[in-house]
Amino acid sequence: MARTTGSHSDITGPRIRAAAQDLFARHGYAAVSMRRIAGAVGVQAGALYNYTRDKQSLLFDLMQAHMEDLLAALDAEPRQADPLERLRAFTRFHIRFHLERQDAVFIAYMELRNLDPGNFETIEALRRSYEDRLEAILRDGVGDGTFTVADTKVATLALIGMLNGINTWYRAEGRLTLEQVEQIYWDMVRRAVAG
Amino acid sequence: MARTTGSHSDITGPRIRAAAQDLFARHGYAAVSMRRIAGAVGVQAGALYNYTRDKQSLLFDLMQAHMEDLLAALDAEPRQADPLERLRAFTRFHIRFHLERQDAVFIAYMELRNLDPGNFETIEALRRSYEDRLEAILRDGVGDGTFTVADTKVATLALIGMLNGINTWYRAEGRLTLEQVEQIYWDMVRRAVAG
DNA sequence: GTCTATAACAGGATAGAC
DNA sequence: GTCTATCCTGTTATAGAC
Repeated sequence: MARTTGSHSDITGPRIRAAAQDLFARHGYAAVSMRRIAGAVGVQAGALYNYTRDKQSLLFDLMQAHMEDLLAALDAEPRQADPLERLRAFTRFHIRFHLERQDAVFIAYMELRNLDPGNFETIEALRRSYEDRLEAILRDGVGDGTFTVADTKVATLALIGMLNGINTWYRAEGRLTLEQVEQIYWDMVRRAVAG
Repeated sequence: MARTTGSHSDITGPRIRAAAQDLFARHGYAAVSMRRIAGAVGVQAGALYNYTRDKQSLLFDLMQAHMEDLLAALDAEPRQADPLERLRAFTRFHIRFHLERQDAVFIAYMELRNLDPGNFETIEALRRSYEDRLEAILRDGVGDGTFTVADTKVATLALIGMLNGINTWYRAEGRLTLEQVEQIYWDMVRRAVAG
């Protein structure tokens, strides 16, 4: 739909971010031009610069917002004491959150190398912060004998790698329901670190 | 070192592929120009077209060669009968092969979306073929009671995801030796599918 | 806030000389 | 087989009109 001149500051900004997220996820940051993003929104390329300083900021803002959403949502989960229950809750949370935001997750991983160095450091710090949440669960569980793992840092990365893989193959219309996937992965996570 | 006019067909081809692999892995296919690849090799951009039809073929040939190497190397491994030993051998093979080829592995995963549709199908078929090798091990082990997994296809993808994650963090000069990493991951793989 | 127009430059690929 | 030169297209970002 063609757009004519007018004022839409309150909706154009979000639409630009949504279009950029969709296009970056599908084709990659470097392969998507500002003109193409503008076209998807229905404005001319020059108008984008009312909302973002440049293309790099557009990418960084998407990634930062995603990582901050992730940490905020995790911290908003109910607290529990038992390490096994905390691990179960983390597993379930991770799967759901990531499957609900496939585009943002994909970008946050694939486009790290297209971030300017300072921006890269910011995103990496947020990622480490998320990993630390899981490692704390494992460490507590090792302390009370719930878990047996040789190295909590490596186990953390192994579990996150396993869970992240779901995003590469799961489709809502596929053979398995979300609940079935959660159950299968929880079984494997639990056994992988079992005491 | 500057190059002058001359004939070097037997070494320039491999050098182009090596430079492209390095640059694609570091910056991404879309972000690397033919001029930059040529610069890394020490020739002018036009000379590249004596060795590759176009940029897309350069990417595809790298990915296809990597996947075919992977399958050939796996099939060259000693055969064993016991499912647990076969899974152990697969785990060890996967870790070693992938850590020895970090650039090729990274490209084979990250640049799938930059392949033309026909090329994409070819690479995907090779990838599925590799996954099928692991699934066959799990299925045999479920059959004789060695393993207990609810869904061999999902378990295959979960294990490969877990193992692939190593490439994102392992560094030869880091805290752990390759042998230690292999041991830790084998422990987790074994327990995750234990009967 | 969006438009049109444009500056300034980089991209893939090819032609023809050597 | 490699070079230089070039075609043609596309890129980010900005300027000024409305």
